[in-house]
Amino acid sequence: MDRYEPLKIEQKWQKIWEETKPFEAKEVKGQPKMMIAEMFPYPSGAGLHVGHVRNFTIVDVLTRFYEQQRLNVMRPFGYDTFGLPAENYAIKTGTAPQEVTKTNIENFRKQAKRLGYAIDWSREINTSDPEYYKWTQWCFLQLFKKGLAYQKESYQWWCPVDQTVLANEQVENGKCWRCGHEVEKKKMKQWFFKITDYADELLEDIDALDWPEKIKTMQRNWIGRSSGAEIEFTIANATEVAFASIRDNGSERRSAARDDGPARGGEQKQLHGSRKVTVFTTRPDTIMGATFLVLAPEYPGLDYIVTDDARDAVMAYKAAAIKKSEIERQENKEKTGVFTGAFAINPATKEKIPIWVADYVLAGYGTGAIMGVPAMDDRDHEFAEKFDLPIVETELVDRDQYGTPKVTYKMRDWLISRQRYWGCPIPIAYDKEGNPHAIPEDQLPVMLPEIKDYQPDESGRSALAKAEDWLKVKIPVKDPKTGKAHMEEMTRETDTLDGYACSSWYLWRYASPHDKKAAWNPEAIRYWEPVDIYVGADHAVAHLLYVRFWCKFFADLGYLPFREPIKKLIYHGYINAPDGKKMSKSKGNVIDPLDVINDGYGADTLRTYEMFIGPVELDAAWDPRSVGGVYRFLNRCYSLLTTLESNSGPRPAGPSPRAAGANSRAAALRNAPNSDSNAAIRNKTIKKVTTDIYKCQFNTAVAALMEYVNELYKIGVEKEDLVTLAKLLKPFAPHLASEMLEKLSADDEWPKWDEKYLVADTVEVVVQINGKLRARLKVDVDDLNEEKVLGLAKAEPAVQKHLTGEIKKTIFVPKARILNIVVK
RNA sequence: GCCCGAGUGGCGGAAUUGGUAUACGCGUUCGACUUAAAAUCGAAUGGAGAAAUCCGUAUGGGUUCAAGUCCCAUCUCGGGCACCA
Repeated sequence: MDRYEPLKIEQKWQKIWEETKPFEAKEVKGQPKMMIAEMFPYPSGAGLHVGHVRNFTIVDVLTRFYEQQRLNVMRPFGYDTFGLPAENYAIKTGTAPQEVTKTNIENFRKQAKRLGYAIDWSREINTSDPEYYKWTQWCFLQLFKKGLAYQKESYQWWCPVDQTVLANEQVENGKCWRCGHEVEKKKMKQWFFKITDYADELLEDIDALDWPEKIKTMQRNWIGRSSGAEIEFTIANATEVAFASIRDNGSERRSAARDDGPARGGEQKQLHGSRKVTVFTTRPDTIMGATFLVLAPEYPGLDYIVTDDARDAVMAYKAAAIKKSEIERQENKEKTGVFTGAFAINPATKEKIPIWVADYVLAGYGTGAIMGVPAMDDRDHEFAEKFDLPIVETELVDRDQYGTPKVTYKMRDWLISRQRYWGCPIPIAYDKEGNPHAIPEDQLPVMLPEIKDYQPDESGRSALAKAEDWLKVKIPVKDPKTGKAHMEEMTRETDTLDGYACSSWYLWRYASPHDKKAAWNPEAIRYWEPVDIYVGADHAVAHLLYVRFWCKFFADLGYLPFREPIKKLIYHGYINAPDGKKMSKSKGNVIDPLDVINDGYGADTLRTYEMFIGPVELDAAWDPRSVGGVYRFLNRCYSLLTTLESNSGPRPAGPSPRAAGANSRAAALRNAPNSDSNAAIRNKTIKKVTTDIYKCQFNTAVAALMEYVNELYKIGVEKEDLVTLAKLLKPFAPHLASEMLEKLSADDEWPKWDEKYLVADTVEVVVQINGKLRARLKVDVDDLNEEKVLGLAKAEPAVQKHLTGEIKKTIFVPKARILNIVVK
């Protein structure tokens, strides 16, 4: 009899869930499981935003949907806490990131609970918790032991503002993904994960994934496999001086430069110090048309190839190219370049062709050198035109005649060291010679020391470099001669791991989040994983590629019994401000989800609205008035409950009593419930909502529920209707639905529909003449055949009117309930 | 530049995959209740027309008994990649 008061109902049920912990998942042998997770959030100081709510609610709808079908569902939660915002805040205010993180997590947890999510809070994880990052370090060591974590000196993206290197995946349009500043190139020794070892498998396995095509395409493009050939060109007239320089200091310079080139599976060719230049091409058959070679400015052997006459010009060009920002390179695509003075022999034509240096050739791809075939390739053509190089028509030759087949990838190895404090310390120490040694597993975790000054030092190292006591560590080392171990003092690595490393294995930690003996428990993994449904709105290549890589790696080590970590991926759109623009603090157009709840709408309205806002995969603009529409809908659901309650007693006679909700009751009771029509709409709704949720079409599922309620207002409501409505509503509005089910003394098991109720006695058949709608006929199901329907149609005046000519033919489609009469 | 995806009322969006275009929601209008307002309930709502009817899914063509859906061309807007040889 009371009003719908969402805040009261929600508080009641949240308290019940807090106390009874109904969402804690336990392994039950034999019961089918379902693991559903969102991409865990970075808990910012601003708290939950409407995007989080969309993300978490999709997960929650699915969680409850499968739980109501009595699957064993696990819906864990965690926080991705390492990263720059907390550290920058620490630099500015001196507050320890540990403190800020703790506060932010508490706030996030509190807010998530106000949304009524069916989270298993016993599985909460946090990547900056030493109990967690201990195992991140363990993962690193496994990669290190297998040679898949290695150091290499090369030119890297460097953000001068954040003072750290960045992975390729973290550079967006030549700018830092975090602060938006233009990135620079800096030659540095850095740690990498050799993701390229898995390039082929990562590519091939994409096909079988139940992921959005968009993401699959992006990953394929990112990996960027192309097959071609490597062809060796002999240098024709390298000067005596150049060869002398190789003899003089060749060995030293070679070893320094070895780390410089593009690394491919550790078997990188020595590209210089010989009289050869190796190029990569996808069109080895066009070699007859190769009239010049072009080297990247950073080409490792460039020093040895360039002639003395050309040296100054080439070195100046190289210096300028390296200094050029990525933005400049992108903006100015006009070809530039210089002649090295050197020539090579085209192995097919035996012609002497010039070797040039130009920045349109990229050092990191292929061999960093190409053959210029201006007759076939647009870029080479433009270059040849500009520098007046010969353009000759090519006749094609056999692909393998002059080269060896070779497959190349755009994807580079994953740069994982960061010159920052607030990250997972890399468990490595260096001996006096500077060789890296693994920190023994029994010394893990390598704890982040507490420090006072978070500012990175000027040398480009993290603030950890200033923690002098922490830097020193004793590591057992085996003497190669005696075989005996002794403790040796070493210096710790001061770089920390890219945050993506921490999130590359967290999905497995969920299976046994408190395990002290292992990163994940094999039994728990076997039961719960891989993740059945993963929901997110970001990280199409980076994170989603890295988890796949680690999965394959740990599967190879025997730690995981599957090679793909995520079966189904739901990639949803963003929620924008009412003006259609991105929400941002500076624009002042941010909608705070907690405000929506506290304004009186409640969490159920917020959740249901965000599911109703549009198709999951699309961006949507927030519409405050539509929120009101959803609230009205939930209100109507609640009113039906009070209708039924008053209906079970003596039916009020005479004029409606003057009480809140009196009008709605009167309306719903206007017609006596009719079992047949109620069963029909009820079963139709069950079918529609069930199939829509399976297809992740939440917006139309909510629409179907609204239709159902509208219909119940017209035809009257039965108890069975309300029970069904509450069950179907529960994934979206769990508090209200729980309240309804409690009042109805019903459980929440997902209802099944019976097809027999979906078949009506009479159906409407549409009559078209030449494809134009002319009449609607009520036809008995038994008469649903062409002859009968045509007879009925001909009797219809509206049809007769248009049956002017001779009937050429008729088409009757019983399934679509259409009769089309074709008239001459 | 290349590769995808999408263009449907005043707005967000539906449409069993070739079969009744505009479900559901918002907005708007009218009515009921009310001293009044809000809330609630009911009705109407693509355009033109008094009506019959005609026109309507970005534009132009095509296939088909039948096209929002398929094909060709054009335009517009999103997204991804961007000198990857």
